Amino acid sequence: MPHFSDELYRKTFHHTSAHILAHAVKRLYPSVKLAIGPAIEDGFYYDFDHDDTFSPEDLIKIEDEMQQIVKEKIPLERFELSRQEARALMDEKGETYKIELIDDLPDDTIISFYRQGDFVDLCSGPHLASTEPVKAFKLTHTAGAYWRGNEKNKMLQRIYGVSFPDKKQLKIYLEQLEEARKRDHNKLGRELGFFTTTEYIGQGLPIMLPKGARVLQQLQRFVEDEEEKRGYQLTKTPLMAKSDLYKISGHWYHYRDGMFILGDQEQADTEEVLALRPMTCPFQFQAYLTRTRSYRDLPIRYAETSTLFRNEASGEMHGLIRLRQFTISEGHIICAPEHLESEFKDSLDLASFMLKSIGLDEDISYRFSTWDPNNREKFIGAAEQWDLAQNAMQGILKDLSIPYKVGFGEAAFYGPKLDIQIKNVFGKEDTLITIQIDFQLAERFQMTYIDRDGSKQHPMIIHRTSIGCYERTLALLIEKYSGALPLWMASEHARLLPIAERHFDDAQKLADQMRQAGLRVTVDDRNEKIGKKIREGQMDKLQYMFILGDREVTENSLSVRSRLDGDLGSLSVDSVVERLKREIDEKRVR
RNA sequence: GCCGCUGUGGCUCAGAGGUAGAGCAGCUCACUCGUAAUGAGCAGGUCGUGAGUUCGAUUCUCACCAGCGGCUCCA
Repeated sequence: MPHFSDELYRKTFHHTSAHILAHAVKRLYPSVKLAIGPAIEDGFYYDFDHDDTFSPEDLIKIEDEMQQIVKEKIPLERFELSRQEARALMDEKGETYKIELIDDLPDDTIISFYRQGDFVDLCSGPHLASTEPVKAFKLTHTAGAYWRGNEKNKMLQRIYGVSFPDKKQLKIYLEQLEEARKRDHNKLGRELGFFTTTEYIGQGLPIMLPKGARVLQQLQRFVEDEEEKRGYQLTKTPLMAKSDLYKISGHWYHYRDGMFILGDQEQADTEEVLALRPMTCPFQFQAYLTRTRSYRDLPIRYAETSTLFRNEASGEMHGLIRLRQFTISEGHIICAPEHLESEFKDSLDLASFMLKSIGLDEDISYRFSTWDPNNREKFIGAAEQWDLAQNAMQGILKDLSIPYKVGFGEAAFYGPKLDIQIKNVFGKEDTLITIQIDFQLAERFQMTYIDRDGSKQHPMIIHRTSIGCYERTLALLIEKYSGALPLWMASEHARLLPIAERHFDDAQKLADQMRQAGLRVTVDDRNEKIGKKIREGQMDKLQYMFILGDREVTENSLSVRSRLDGDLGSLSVDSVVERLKREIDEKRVR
């Protein structure tokens, strides 16, 4: 008997669960048309074309029907049909979406179906032998989904579910989901006062509150200092530019939907208008173009903590993950072909160093995003240039033995990308870092350098980020550490908790002293019991709390409570300062 | 943008076709306290915004705004 921990078995299990879902829906709502219903990471979904909407009550009814189908222990039988027979069968059942799928199958495909009782579905399989093992499941939520993921097509109704061989595993899963909800940066980050949003400012435009802003400042300082050490030059470029600039770069034609164009939209094509920048590249290219460059000048590494604006669709914004305004650790390396490999590797090394320093180096994966030669609208440049860029990148990845999956057609419009992907607390994947090779834009901007032989050459460009987008990185940090960020980046290193009013002055003096030593220390001088101050400090996710009462004042000491190490007892003020400073300087993450 | 759900004082949430409650937070007072919530009192909301239905709506309808889950896209 295969085990649920086996990926293929699990997938099969989930896939059969999807069929059980569809079977139940067809029993309850015979007029519903079936679209697709695959297994996904933790479960399955099925897309239906249904005239009414599935309400939460409907989901309960469907679950009950699914229970019944499992109880009936219906066997699943595979059978194959010719294309014509398959079409006829689906036509008879009115399954128009299935017919479309059949018509799109390549000629040599074996067209298979699975029958479970009175339910038949086009499916390549494999499936469980019977509905019986699907003992525990839950329909978790519904969502709209376009047929074939294309917004021009009809929107279908998707039902998501999870399933397990027994109730205990389902219970554990649901509990884990509950735990994940508590870490959700969008909830926790607001609760803890990292950021907020207001309807008067708008979607995707967060206000970083003092706590969040301080963290971002620490990260930014760290990034900028490290980049300076690694030979980057800083630029500070405008947040907007004339449309002319974007016409040269190609953004005007390939990224326009994502741009905020100022002024009269109607006249934007004929009049000169300004647009907020969605990327920094063309701006830093202008910096390069200020003088004639020699091969001796290369590589030039420009870095900038760069605020960008992208007009995301209104339904797309999410917490600090997807924003309309965000700040990225941007950079462009303008180099000669012989530098490409080492500069790319250095960029990757810098990104890896950053992720390690903030503790996000685990749970990452690599994606090599290529162009799609059949979608020329989306990309600029000649096929040979793409091949050149992609081969270069692929060679480097192979050289570094970096395992990657391919994101076909997901390149930037000007070049292939290496994306470092990370999963959030709910297992959803997002891009944290991207490093891109660009053989196109230098030519468009007529960027050149004088080579050894006196000839003019176009440089190559690496677009890269070192720590990604600050807001998104913060979101992942909040989730990773449940809001208790590593000391070096925390907005509040420690809080002094005086026991009674007579200790307030001493606490303030001590806090001043510690601030002079470079620690971010506050004092809780409310007239509250020490138990309450500790409780609130704990809920604020403080790494350190210092308790100050008669004993400590006499001894010039502090009672230290560490979030990670517990009660450390009474320590001298000097040794406490020493301890925290060391932890900060070492940028300890845990 | 599209589909679905949601929107009550700073936060978490009750509530009902006849113009609203609780806990926490806040403020005041008392207590001056030793490792996860001291007690009492006070104050705070035109129930997201606008329009419609109705004798009357915060409760019903519609639109808009915002939040959540997805689709598509992406840092």
